Parts: sequence; C-alpha cells; structure tokens
Amino acid sequence: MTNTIDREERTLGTRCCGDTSLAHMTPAAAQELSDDFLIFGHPVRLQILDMLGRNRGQVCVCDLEAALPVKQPTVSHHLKLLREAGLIDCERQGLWAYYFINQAAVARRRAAITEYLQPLG
Amino acid sequence: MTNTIDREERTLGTRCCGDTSLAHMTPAAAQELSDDFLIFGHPVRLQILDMLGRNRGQVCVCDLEAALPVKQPTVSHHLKLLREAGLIDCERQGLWAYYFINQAAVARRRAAITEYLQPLG
DNA sequence: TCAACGTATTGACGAGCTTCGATATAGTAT
DNA sequence: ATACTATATCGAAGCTCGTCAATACGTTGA
Repeated sequence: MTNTIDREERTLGTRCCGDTSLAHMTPAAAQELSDDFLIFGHPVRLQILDMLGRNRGQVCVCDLEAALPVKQPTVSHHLKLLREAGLIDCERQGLWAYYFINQAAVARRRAAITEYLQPLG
Repeated sequence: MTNTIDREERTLGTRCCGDTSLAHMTPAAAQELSDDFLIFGHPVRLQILDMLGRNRGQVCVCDLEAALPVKQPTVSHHLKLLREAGLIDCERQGLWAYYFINQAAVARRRAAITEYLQPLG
C-alpha cells in the first residue's frame, strides 16, 4: 500500500507537507484561468452565447434584448465584455449589428478549462 | 445552399428573427450554470483545488495558508465557499482540518460545463 | 434637412464579493 | 489550570460588478 497518509507523527507548530510536493499553479496562471471562468459566470452572458450558437450570424442586439431579462444598455455592456474577451465578434450592417461566436476562441477557453478540471475529478 | 442569411429584406422596426428559432436556455438554467462557473472564478480557489488535487488527503489549512497570497481568515472563507458548493470536504483530526476534493462533485460540474461549451465552438 | 431608428457610451447607484483584524472555539502540552 | 496552537466566524472597509436612465452617435427614409 503506497502513499499511506501518516498523520500520527504530527506535532504542534509543524506544517503537514513541508516540501515542494505542494507545488502548485503560479498566481499568474491562476489569475488567467479564473478570468476564463469568470467571463462565463453570468446568466445573461451564458444566454447570449447560447443564442448566438443556435442562430449563427443572424442575431442582432434587438433580438437579444427581446429575449433577455435586461435592458438594452445592459445587453450592450455584456456584448462588449464578450467581445473584449474575444469570444464573439460583430458585423455592422446599416443600423444593425449582427453578432456571432468566435468558435476558435471558445474552443481555446474550453480546452484550458477542461485541462484544469480533468485531473481534479 | 440552405440557411442563407437573408438580411436584405430588413426594414426598420422589424426584429431579425421573429419566432421561436431563438429559443434559448431558461433563466433558471442559465443562473445555475453561471454559478457552476463562478465557483471556479477566483485564483485562490483555483489554487486550493489544484493543491488538493496534487496532495490527496494530506492538506491542512496551514499548508494552504503558507502557499497562498492571502491570510488565514481568507483561506477559511474560500474553503467554506468550496465546501458549500460541494466541491471539497474536510476531516478534522485533533487541531488540524484535512481538506480533500469531492471528485464526483467536480466531475458533475465539469460535465455540465463541457455540455454547455461543446456546441459553441 | 429632419425625424425616427438601432446601438454604444456615460455616469451614477446599489449589491455583492474579497480581504483582514479581532475574536471565538476547541484541541494539545506542560 | 494555563499557555499555546489550528481553524472558524464576525464585522467592517474597500472594491468590483451589474444595471439602467440619459445621452451620444451613426444610419435610414421621407
């Protein structure tokens, strides 16, 4: 039986795992990855991405506004965040702005997220 | 060529996609999924989970505190959030509290996240 | 030119999150 | 008992995020 957890020898003032076996992600890597999670951490943004995924290339802001429980400035705000994160792009056509998913960018985020989560469970 | 995007016929005051083709996630589903993302949306929590993943069953709070850029009450706070989310559990042994990952819970979150992201890109 | 329209931006407000000092709780060693 | 230890909780301060009314901007149609 390898890797027996040996807690009996612990004395006060002693750290459990004294050495580098606790080596972990750098704070920078953790920060970057948490940003990857955070951009998906809002229901309105999830719904926007879902709608864009189901209606590729045909969705303008007024459509989103009609389907979402927030007002137009808020929709524009979340669209801007998603655009700055690189997850979506838009194409202006006259008055309308048609939004669509940047599939490559989403795939990259999904890969980073999966790579982190997989070893955990 | 199916699914041609037909933007020429648009007139003012008309929504692009008038019908149910925009059908999307329910707000409740979006809220629940965004919570799944949010619990991973902090660098300290990501580092905690990473350390617990690498040192199964041997990590106590003082170890985490030593490796993280925050003070002990903050570590305890994030541990509590992770515990309430079901992602980790702990086992008290004398003065020490040994934390470990709930692998099944992490796997469930990962499945929900992947199921959402996969169709997008 | 002018009014109506779709979208983006600004500014302000409220809510929630993160952090930490202080303190509480509970186990250990002398 | 007493002093010390490890962890949890409390309370407050600071900060970020989400929201929307008001407004700005650019386009369209008359």
